[in-house]
Amino acid sequence: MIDLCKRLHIYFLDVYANGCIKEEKMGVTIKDIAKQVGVSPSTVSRVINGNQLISEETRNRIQKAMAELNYHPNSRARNLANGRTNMIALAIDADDENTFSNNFFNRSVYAIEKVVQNKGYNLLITNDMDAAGSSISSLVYEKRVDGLILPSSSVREGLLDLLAAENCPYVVLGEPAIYSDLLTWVDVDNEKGSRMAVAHLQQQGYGRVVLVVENTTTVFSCKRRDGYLKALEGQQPPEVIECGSDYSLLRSRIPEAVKEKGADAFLCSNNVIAYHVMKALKEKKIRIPEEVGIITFDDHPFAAYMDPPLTAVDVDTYRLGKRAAELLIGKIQKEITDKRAELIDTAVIFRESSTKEGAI
Amino acid sequence: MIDLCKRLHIYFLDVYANGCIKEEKMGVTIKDIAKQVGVSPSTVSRVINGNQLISEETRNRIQKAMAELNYHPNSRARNLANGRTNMIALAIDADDENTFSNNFFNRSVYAIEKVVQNKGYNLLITNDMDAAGSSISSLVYEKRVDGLILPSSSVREGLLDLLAAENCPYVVLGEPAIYSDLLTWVDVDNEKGSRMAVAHLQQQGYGRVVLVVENTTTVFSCKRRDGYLKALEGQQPPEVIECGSDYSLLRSRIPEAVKEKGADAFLCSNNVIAYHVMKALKEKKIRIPEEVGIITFDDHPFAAYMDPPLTAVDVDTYRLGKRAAELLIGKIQKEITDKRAELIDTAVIFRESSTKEGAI
DNA sequence: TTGTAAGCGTTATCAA
DNA sequence: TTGATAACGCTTACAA
Repeated sequence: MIDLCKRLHIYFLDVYANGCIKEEKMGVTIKDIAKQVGVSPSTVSRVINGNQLISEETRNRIQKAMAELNYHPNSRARNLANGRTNMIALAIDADDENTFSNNFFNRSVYAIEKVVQNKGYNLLITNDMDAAGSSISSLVYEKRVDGLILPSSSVREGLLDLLAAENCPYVVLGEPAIYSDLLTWVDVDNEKGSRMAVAHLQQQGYGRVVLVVENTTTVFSCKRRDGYLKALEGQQPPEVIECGSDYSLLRSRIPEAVKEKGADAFLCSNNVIAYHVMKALKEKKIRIPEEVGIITFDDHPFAAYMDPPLTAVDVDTYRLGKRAAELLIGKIQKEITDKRAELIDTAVIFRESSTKEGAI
Repeated sequence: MIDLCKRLHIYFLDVYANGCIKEEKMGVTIKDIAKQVGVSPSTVSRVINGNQLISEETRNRIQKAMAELNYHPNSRARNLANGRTNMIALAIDADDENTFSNNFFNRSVYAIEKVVQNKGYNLLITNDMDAAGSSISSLVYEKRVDGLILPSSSVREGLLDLLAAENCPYVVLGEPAIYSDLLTWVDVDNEKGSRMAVAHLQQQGYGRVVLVVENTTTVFSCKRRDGYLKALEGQQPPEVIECGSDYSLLRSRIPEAVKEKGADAFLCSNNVIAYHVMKALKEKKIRIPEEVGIITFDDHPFAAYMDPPLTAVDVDTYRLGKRAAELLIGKIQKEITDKRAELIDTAVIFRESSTKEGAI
């Protein structure tokens, strides 16, 4: 104990080149525990790592000493010694604060953090846009992480080569536009979501469903369109409105679709589109849901607060994040060695905007 | 080079006690660079760390070799050697996925990540609720992080003692309920926000402003109430409605306030409260904003999509996160040694719900 | 079941 | 301006 106390002073070292100062109170180390108990450091290490080849008695004495001296293994030393970090990184592709705060991000991250923590890992978050991809590569090159969760937008040849060369496990969140048959990824079942939405509207008695999407250039919007087309096969001619990103042309195109094409229901690709569709209809005094029904992708927290409350295709982003994390950890621990592609189920959350007949 | 090539095979080691497998391709190390250039490892280390005591020529040769061999310093070894991790942790107190996805979180995290990355750190996110505080303490005990950003809800005596004992710098996000005069924290200026809101409503011609809050037990809601009271001093008797968390009683209390107390404006503590206030008024055919004005705290992405669009007190959560990160890094690098308390400015975002006279 | 000793890849002290 | 060398605190093959 005297030996230990001697070490409990604070000492200062020089200022680093980068302006940092190193000032660290000496902590209790594995040697202190070993000395205290009268065993060797390797024996202590064995109990830290749950090695079974140890006598019950020694283990108990060591554990008692660790608790008494408030010993905690130094992760920096462990990382170096065993070539791991117990850290996984989630890369985000947010070019502004709003992209960062989309719904997908929130619930998925919550799930990812939970899984990861449960399995003894920590979660690092990096914005891929900040540094044009270099943030991811330096994490890998410098061996700061054991694995990666990447947004599909980060999937590019250069990065994949790097990850392969560095032997870094990863999982893609969202079906990537390229190499999608070679990689492990998890995505929402957008196609099925569209089919469920159309089925729901038809079941409610709407006969002519129009799809409203921003564009059909991304993988997920194509899948949504495909599902829509498939659901309509042999029932009604499809009608897709691509509104671009400013939504202002919905003001005319939505009422037009109702009057000229007999549309009586809209499947909207996101909540803001749904809002603009609703607004355009209200302006023309077209009643929702009596005359026209609306359903939207994504159950945004505010869908329930729209007037009328919006029926939504709920994409289970919690599940999405959970599976991504589980697959990644499976790969890190070599329990999963093949590629995997998983689609997460959707569900319809039924609210007033699509209640043609009677109350919900 | 031959020496280097020899190392480029993959070799397997045993399965670890915890089920992990160690399989690592030997990377290029500082020794390889040293050998290649014909200098000692310490010289290479000096150029890595930007040490100036090095001849221009040697530096160039070393940098060239590092680029050629695609060398990247191993962070695990650096962390051990210099007692740092270049990692800062952000603790969240989310007990469900919804708390996790509040607005505050999103924009603040975006800002924190940006600052941190800029200063050469990485951001770790941990949910304090998952493990009842133990996630934070193990991060600190095991020396995984150089500093912490804590939610005010995590401020408790035990944790503060630990942080002091371990000499771990931290900044609190949100004014803590205890020790607020001893700690470094950053918060939105809630009191000023209320004052601005009242001033705005009065300026618009509303004469009798009512405050609607969930409760007055948290620091931030007290500040909002204090600001409200202060703004009203000598002008009108204050009227505070505490609605609890299910909001259903607003349905009767809001119209009551209008009819019996002559209320003609409501300052709501969040968007959902504002929604319920609006709904209660609409039910009684009380017109917004002609008869009654509404303003809410927090410019939630959907405030603009309410009917009518909601005027909001914008709390600059981007700034909040930015300052928290900057203060923390200042502390880590010993540029800041005293305690600090900072309030972030608010602003009113003017929309229809408070436009008593004329258009916006 | 335990101990010895080498190694993980850097950084830092001290001497040259 | 550079090089030897000893840390940093842990893990693990190998020997006992």
